[in-house]
Amino acid sequence: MGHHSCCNKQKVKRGLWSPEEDEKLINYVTTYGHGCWSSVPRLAGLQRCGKSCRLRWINYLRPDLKRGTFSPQEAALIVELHSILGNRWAQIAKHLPGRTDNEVKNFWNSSIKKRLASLVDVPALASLVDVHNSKPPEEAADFVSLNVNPNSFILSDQRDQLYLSPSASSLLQSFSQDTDFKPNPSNDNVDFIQHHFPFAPMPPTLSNTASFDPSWPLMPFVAPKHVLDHHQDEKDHVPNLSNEVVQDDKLVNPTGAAVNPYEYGGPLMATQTVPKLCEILQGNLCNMPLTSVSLENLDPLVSRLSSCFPITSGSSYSHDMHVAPNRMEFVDTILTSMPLSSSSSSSSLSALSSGQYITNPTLPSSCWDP
DNA sequence: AAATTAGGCAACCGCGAATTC
DNA sequence: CGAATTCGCGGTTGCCTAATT
Repeated sequence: MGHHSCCNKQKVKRGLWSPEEDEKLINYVTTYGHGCWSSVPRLAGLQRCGKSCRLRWINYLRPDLKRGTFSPQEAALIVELHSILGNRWAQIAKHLPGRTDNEVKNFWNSSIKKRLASLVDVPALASLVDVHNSKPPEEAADFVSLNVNPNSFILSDQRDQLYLSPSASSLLQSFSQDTDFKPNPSNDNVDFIQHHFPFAPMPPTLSNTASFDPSWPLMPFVAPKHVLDHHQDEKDHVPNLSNEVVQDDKLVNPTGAAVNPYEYGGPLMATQTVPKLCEILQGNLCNMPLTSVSLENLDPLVSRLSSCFPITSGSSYSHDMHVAPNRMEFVDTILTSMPLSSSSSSSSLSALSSGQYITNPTLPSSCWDP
């Protein structure tokens, strides 16, 4: 294995950097800029290869690095971005001011991945099914990449809103409860919510563009049978639900019978809405269990949302009132509202074009048993 | 107290893309 | 246009330290 061309000519030091070396590099780059990295070590008086200098500067010596523990909000954001972008750490890091790709990658591999693993119901994962498209598991598996957060659920026709996936919300909860994560005194939960999410929580969306995730227990609205009866066509998987919905804690198939979404291979005729980030944070603010199976625990939030946006027959909600056109823009909205944020991501929108279809039932199937 | 294991993280490696010659 | 060089990225390694045995 050859070394980089700039490293071949002379003996170069490797391994950890000494404070003296750091000082030389800092002095040189802050004075002259790095220019061509391959010439930096010679000009800065360092026995390193240019590549090593570049890495040291980018990952450690740059003055605009934040360093320190990741906040729960950053962690949740990383999970959400990872669900969209996969292992494109550099792209993810661009959305986290002061964080490097290496830092984000290390954080993911050492911390987030384990937390997610503990949150994921492995048997349910094994039966991944793209319920929205009624793909058989083996076909649905085409949409699943190990490099992608398996808890994400993005539907091609439902990218007009950003929702925090169940895993991300669980993770946010997990980090929030972790005493190692000390909230920024100027940025505690209440301030954070009020500052970044001044708009009211959204009600569940009752149109055919609603997010659809059978693993999400928060808003289990199921179409009444007479609505389902109008959608016998198997291709019409997500009926254009009228606002005549009933609350229930079960999914039903076209015959009206309760189904286990982890086993059901046919077209699901009910939708559930996934709360958006602001809703989840609102829930967090209220100390609500975010992914609890028990509907009793969730009722207060449901009624809270319902009181804000009464779900009445004939009413509908405009997406335009509250949300950015798609997930990445919403992420950017969050970021640009964050203090010290200077991110921009016009190019990130293209990441959505690949369309990742993934579902991850994170709940034990027992909660769906009739 | 010593040895072993695990976790976190800085740094390295190799490859592909972009740029320069 | 093609070769050489440089840059940037993701995957991986290996060191250091803390926790555990």
